Amino acid sequence: MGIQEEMNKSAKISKRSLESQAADLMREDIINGNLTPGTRLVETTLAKEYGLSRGTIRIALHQLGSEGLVTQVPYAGWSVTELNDQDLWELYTLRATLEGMAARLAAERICEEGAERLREAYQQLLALCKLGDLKAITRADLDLHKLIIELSSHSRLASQYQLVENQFLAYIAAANRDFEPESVGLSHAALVEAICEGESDRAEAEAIRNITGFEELR
Amino acid sequence: MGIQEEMNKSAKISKRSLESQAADLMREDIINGNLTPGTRLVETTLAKEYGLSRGTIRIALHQLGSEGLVTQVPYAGWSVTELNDQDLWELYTLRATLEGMAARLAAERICEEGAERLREAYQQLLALCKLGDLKAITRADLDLHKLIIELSSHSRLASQYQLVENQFLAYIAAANRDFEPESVGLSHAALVEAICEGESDRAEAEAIRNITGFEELR
DNA sequence: TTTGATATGATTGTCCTGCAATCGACAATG
DNA sequence: CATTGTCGATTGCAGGACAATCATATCAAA
Repeated sequence: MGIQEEMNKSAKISKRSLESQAADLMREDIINGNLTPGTRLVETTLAKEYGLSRGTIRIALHQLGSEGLVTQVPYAGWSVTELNDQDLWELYTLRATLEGMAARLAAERICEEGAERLREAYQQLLALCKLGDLKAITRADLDLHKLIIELSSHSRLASQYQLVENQFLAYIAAANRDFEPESVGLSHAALVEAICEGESDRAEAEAIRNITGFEELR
Repeated sequence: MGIQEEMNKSAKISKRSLESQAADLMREDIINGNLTPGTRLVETTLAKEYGLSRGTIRIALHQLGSEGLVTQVPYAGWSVTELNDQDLWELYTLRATLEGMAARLAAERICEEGAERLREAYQQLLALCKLGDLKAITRADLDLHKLIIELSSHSRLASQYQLVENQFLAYIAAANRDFEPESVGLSHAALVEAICEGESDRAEAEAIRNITGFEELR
């Protein structure tokens, strides 16, 4: 029918509920730009599409709503959230602050293994920058940032960051407004070094500079 | 039966859905300590209590789940979230960062009216501190902090801060672990002044100091 | 005693049907 | 033209039904 076919041969038994799986699928569609901001989402239509009941879809939509990806107007319907300039500014600033905090924490509790992983991720990014594949660069950049978040060992910070990033990605995908095209690799050098050497103040400052540096809104 | 009695004679016609109203009621119960961490929440029982259908309650529970106030284990049930030391540390650090960001933004865009409101809230807090009513002091303290958030004009920051605060309040109420009992008033003086004078760096630093200052975890 | 298998009850997961409430658009009316 | 009423679409919400899963108790076997 719709979802439940993959029994996940790989040991990891899929215990996810259909509700959250449906939310996952829709989230992907929004982030990838298959569903662009403003698109209306009708519960009954989605239910038929995914082969699920309306109640299940409803829960999934509420979930996405709490993540800021879809918007609900009472009795009228759901739609993919549209962002205005204020929203963009909020996402930028919030992301900068969160990433700064993550960099500080990561620097405070950096260990040898963490530093190794961080340097490796950075080298990977640097290598891809030379090749010029924009999609790959973007992914490697995101990986590097997410690794910093992981190294901060702060689950709430991680999930909050993920939320901001998702809203951001949905906007990027829809606006076809590609990431920073140039010199993303070099600008991260100082950040990685600061974290690896445990200099928390510098790490925080560098993280913030890296994000707010390339676009001035408002 | 359960909720919908108040027709809100004061012009403001209640447009909230029963789903979110139910979430509001439960949230209040958790924050006030009527529902302590670990308490099990059964959908059918709640439905009967509030006079609502199970589906409605389900949506409300998922909402509270996304706010971190209740926890769900699949097929087993819901319960009021219990926080461990790591969680407490996460909440403290996240709150400090968010409040620092808010103080910075507030200082950057402070206006005469905002400064007036801020000074007034601070004077109110100071006055209550002399009287010694702990509950009133706590409320005034929360009001002051929330005013700073409001002055930052950052809706996402505001809602994120609210989430952290709610989890925090739920813990406080349950643990009966009262807020900072002493000198809360004086410690905020520098913060208020920095914001009113537009000194964003100092405002951010003071805000962080005020939060992390009174308890060292981990 | 310990382990493992089985039965059982509680609770959620998911589906269904049905209807009321509300919104948006458009026609009718003055 | 402005107002009002109607109508279709969609969500809001209720209630019932059953499967899936978990937690626990129970019993059998080693």
